[in-house]
Amino acid sequence: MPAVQSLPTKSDKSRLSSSDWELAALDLLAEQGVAAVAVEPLARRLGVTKGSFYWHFPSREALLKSALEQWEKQDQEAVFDQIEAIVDPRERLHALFRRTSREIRSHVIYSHLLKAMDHVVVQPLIERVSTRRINYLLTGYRALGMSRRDAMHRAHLAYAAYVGILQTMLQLKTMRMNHEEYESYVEHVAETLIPA
Amino acid sequence: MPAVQSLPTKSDKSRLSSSDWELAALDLLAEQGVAAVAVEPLARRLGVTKGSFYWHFPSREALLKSALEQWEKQDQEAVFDQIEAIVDPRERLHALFRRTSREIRSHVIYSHLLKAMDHVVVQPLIERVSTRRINYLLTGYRALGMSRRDAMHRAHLAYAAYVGILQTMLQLKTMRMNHEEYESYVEHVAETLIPA
DNA sequence: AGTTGTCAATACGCTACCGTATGGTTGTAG
DNA sequence: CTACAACCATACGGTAGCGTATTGACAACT
Repeated sequence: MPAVQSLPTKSDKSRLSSSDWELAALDLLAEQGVAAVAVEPLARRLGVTKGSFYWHFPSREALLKSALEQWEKQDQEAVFDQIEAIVDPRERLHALFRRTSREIRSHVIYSHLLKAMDHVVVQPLIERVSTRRINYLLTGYRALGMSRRDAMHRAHLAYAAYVGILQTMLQLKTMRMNHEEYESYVEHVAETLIPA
Repeated sequence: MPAVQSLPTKSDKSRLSSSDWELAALDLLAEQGVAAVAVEPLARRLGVTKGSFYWHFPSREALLKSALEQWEKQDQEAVFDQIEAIVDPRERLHALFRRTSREIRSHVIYSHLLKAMDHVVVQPLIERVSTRRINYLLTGYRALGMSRRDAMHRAHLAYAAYVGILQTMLQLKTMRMNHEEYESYVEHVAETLIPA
């Protein structure tokens, strides 16, 4: 009978690198959350045994850390680097809202990370990312002429809204929208959170 | 030597009811999240063994379900029933925001539930609660004269902000505020999300 | 005092995971 | 073509939890 090997997600080039493990980890993370990133399931998915894993990484946590650092880099480039060019502050904020609303995979992962904020590896990461994003928003609002205090509050609010939209949108049937509804919703959010 | 029994949270009346288990479950849930609501840890905390548990409940899931139904009831009364009396719609929304910002334990639990939305027992509950709350907001915004479309969007936004504030506020050092900062933040949120 | 119902302890088997130890395979450089 | 390093399999021991089966303790009736 033919080989029963059919599941492996990645191309079966018969030898794996630590990067392969990281990518697979991010896949699993996006699909099922932090807790699902476990050594043995991952090995099964890659068509090997954990004997392989522990050659590349000293522990599960080490993998998680590496994988998340990967994600952090990619995510950085994905949104922020692309709108730095825009000079008009209102336009830049608006572009930020819009672009953010389109990123899919990266935000699915972020959503899962938010749900695992108590985890030792996840917590400092989220702390870093949040700080960056809030500061980015803060700068934007200050550039619009808001007071330090108001800009800070608004940045926190916008960030909270972002987090909340992620959590609800991705999982609540109640909030499922079709494409055009969603577009107009994003517009509404932008108009509400960016002062006239 | 004296007895080593020192940990039990609840009063040691030497026999437990299923209600005791539910309360203890909610305590643990509030402290450490859904995953931590496990039979054996719970038994340890109550100073008994799981032999007791399986007399009261057929399974862990059954306990979770009962406990959450408890919570749902209490939560219902805690906020919504208290502001139904207010007639002016703007005042009512404002009161909703303010009251919500003061509830502690119930929201800590809700926050943990949001993080476990994929769980079979949690999901339908969150679905119910979310629907109720969004509809409540929707009604409020409609009463303020907003169009159906705008009111819907604003309700979703307000709810998302609520969810996001929970998640971030409770866990991010970045967002820790002292009391007066927090108060003024809540005011900012209300002013931003309740139209003039 | 004996019976019954309620609650609890003990002991067990099962699953899923982490991490280690050890030896086997394979690619590739000399 | 051989030697070494890189990679992987197998087998093992350990932890933590779920759920079951059986027996024990005790209180309330009768």
